[in-house]
Amino acid sequence: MPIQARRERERAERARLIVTAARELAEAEGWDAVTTRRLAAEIEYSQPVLYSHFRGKGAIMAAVAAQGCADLAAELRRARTAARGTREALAAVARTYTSFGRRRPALYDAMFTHLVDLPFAAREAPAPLREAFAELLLAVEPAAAEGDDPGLLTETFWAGLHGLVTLTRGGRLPERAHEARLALLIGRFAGD
Amino acid sequence: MPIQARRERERAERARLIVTAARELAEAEGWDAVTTRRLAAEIEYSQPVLYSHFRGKGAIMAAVAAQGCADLAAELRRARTAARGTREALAAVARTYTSFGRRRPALYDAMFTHLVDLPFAAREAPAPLREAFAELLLAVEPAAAEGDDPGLLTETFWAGLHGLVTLTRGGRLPERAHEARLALLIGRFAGD
DNA sequence: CTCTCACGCCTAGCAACGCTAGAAATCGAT
DNA sequence: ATCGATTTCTAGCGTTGCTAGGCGTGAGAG
Repeated sequence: MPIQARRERERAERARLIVTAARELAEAEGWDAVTTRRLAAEIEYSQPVLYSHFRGKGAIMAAVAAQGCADLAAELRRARTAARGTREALAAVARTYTSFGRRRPALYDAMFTHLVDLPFAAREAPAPLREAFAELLLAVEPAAAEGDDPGLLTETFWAGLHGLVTLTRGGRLPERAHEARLALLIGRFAGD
Repeated sequence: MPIQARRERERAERARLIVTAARELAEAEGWDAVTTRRLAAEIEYSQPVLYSHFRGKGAIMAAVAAQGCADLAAELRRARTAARGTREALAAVARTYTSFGRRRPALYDAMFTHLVDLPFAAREAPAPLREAFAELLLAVEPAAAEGDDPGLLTETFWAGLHGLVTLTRGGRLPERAHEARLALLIGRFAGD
């Protein structure tokens, strides 16, 4: 039955279409503009079609978030492997991370602030997310002191980056001195 | 005209009633449960009354956030003044901050994640917010190195705390090792 | 080639949301 | 007691996420 295979292929294609439409719409006009009606119009289908692919709007955002994690992981990897020394790699990764968060705010929000539908801290976290974290770890680990747990240290460093991104973009911290704050954070984690 | 004075007093009282009702409802059931209808029922008035006091739901959340900042500032002050040395004060303030964020998540969200109606980074930031930041600054400043800008250092430390709070509560970081991560962060900012 | 049946899609609608207009009621002043 | 203004409520608008039920299309059997 090759015909059913074609159907499934078309379905998968349409699911991808939904996710990319949601991402593009969110990045262009913010998540508030991503309504089920608007999204349905964008993909040129009716609303209920969305629900035959995803449980609801939250699930669509989760899919977008997963894709975003893959993007972030790729960017981090590129930055890390292009850097020379330990401290340079840490700085490059940190700069790339905050740049990502400020360059693509809607995507970042879906990944790290809005959503809860994705199992993050658990073992069964989605692969792209684990990859992104692994990239951070690879950059932080060489800079760790003797007694420090690299995993915990990475999580703490991540928290610092995340805090800088969200507080700055939410208007809690002035954009101006972002670079200075970032340098300060890197300095505190570079292990002298 | 003492009668007009009484009216204004009653109005102010009702405004306070609205804010505390919103805060309590949010802390009990989350901000999703805080609808204008529900809130109106809670204060035993009709919906439009809310709009005679506040521009909209966002303004109510802003008022709750301002009150939350005052609460946080008070807690931080207590923790800081009760501590002995420089490092102890920093640790006490940090512990109090994350405790606040995890103990009162709805309030914390209104203050630092959801809202944008409040001018934060600007000069005309609300007084309670400036007080809370000032408390952080008083704890961080003594631990600063020679060349570091205390203000920027405090903002960076704040970002670390904020990241720990939000990532942990959003399920991105496991609750388990929170204390260890916090200790790690404090250690990186205690200036040895 | 035709009939049948099942699957997939769309139209229509539900409850709830934030917010607002205009009627109704209340209360002080004359 | 009546007027006038202020306050409050009823009712409703447009939009949201989501769902039920009918309709059309197209694959498979004879």
